[in-house]
Amino acid sequence: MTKEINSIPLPAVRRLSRYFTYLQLLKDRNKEWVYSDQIADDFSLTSVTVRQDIAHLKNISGVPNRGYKTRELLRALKKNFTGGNAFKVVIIGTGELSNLLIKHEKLFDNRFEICGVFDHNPFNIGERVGCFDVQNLNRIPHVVWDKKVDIGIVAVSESLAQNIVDLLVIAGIRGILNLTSMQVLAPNNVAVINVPILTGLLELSYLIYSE
Amino acid sequence: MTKEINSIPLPAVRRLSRYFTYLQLLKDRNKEWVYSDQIADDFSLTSVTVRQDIAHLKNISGVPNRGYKTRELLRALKKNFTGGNAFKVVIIGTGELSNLLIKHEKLFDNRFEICGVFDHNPFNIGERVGCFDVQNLNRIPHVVWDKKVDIGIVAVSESLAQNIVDLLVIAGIRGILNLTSMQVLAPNNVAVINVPILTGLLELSYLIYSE
DNA sequence: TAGATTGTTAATCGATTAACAATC
DNA sequence: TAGATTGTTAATCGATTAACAATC
Repeated sequence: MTKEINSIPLPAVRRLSRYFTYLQLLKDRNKEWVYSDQIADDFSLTSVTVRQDIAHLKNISGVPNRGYKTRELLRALKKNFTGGNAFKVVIIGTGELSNLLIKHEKLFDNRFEICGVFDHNPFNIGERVGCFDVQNLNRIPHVVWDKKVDIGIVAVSESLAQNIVDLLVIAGIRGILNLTSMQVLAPNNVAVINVPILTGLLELSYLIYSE
Repeated sequence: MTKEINSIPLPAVRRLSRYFTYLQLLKDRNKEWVYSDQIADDFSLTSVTVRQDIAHLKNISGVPNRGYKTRELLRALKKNFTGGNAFKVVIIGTGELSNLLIKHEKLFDNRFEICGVFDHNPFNIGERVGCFDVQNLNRIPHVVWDKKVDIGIVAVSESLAQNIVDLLVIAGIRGILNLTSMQVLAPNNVAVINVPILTGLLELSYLIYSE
């Protein structure tokens, strides 16, 4: 299987992902057009960076002197980032984070569909979280295979994170969203995005302290 | 007031923050020494990057052929990032995220102390979250001033995020940890770290889709 | 048409990596 | 001492920015 090189550089992917929520807000406020200049202002970027980011997307172009159509930019982002599919997702862990995710299931225009919730703790197995019955970790391979799950979201404690990732990798997952503050390793053919929520506090304290 | 330039570049600050949890795990497993090479492996970096990152810290140096003392690296990170103080924090929002934060209060060796929880919804005011009584937003200035609060954590819905930031800025906060997926703006003298948890899913779907 | 914004190529800037000296 | 790793300076690489042409 040949692995195509990602055409969009990661920093641009990050920014483009963030434009999504922003554009949805603009759309909800009935803003039909938006300038690269305004996006830049709101994200503390330059308008060139924004236009370059958008230039990475296929099937979208702006109109000189008018900007970009909010609705079209959103459509292009969705199309370029998900191909129009809804990715199948499983959540590992039953703490506050998994509740958050389940409550936000409809986010990103239903681009993600939760297919199961799993937990390490035998005490939680069978419990109900949202509209899901919490399953044993050993059910992961079956569910991932059976429902063709794409993404595993790791929302467990730091010390378990790598074990869960190993499980997901063996089960044949394509991507992992790691919400713990612990770095995890996966083979090259499995994409990993780390979102270490709590280390943001440390970054911030440095910025404040070094001022 | 003169604003000193941050001496450590932001990418290095990010990585160093992530080393923290990792090093704590090593310490808990009684690993006394660690090579830059091993850190690099575990974070998918090069050992030179790791050594350069560490070189930014004051009062720490490695020993050729032995590596860095885990305990000393941790101590140096704490000292360089927080100056040894515990930063005072308020949390705005009473959803799953604020629960998560309250439960992790002891994280980072008590470097952060929660001083209050606030909410927009009148229905939640007076409710108990962890060991805190939820207060009205209009109490923010008083609490920030009275307890000399450094950091505000924004854990509300996307559409409220900017309003809350404005409130915190007026109250005289020094830094903001924005946990919503919406970009927020603050004046230059207020540090902002954005941790858009859910947009991680979009980044990931691009990586998978573009493969 | 004039003005303003998009799109793109070239230049700059900064972060990462390579090379190598220092050292335990 | 020899070997291995740290620490640092110089080179490279990639992302951002500047300049400007294209266009509505």
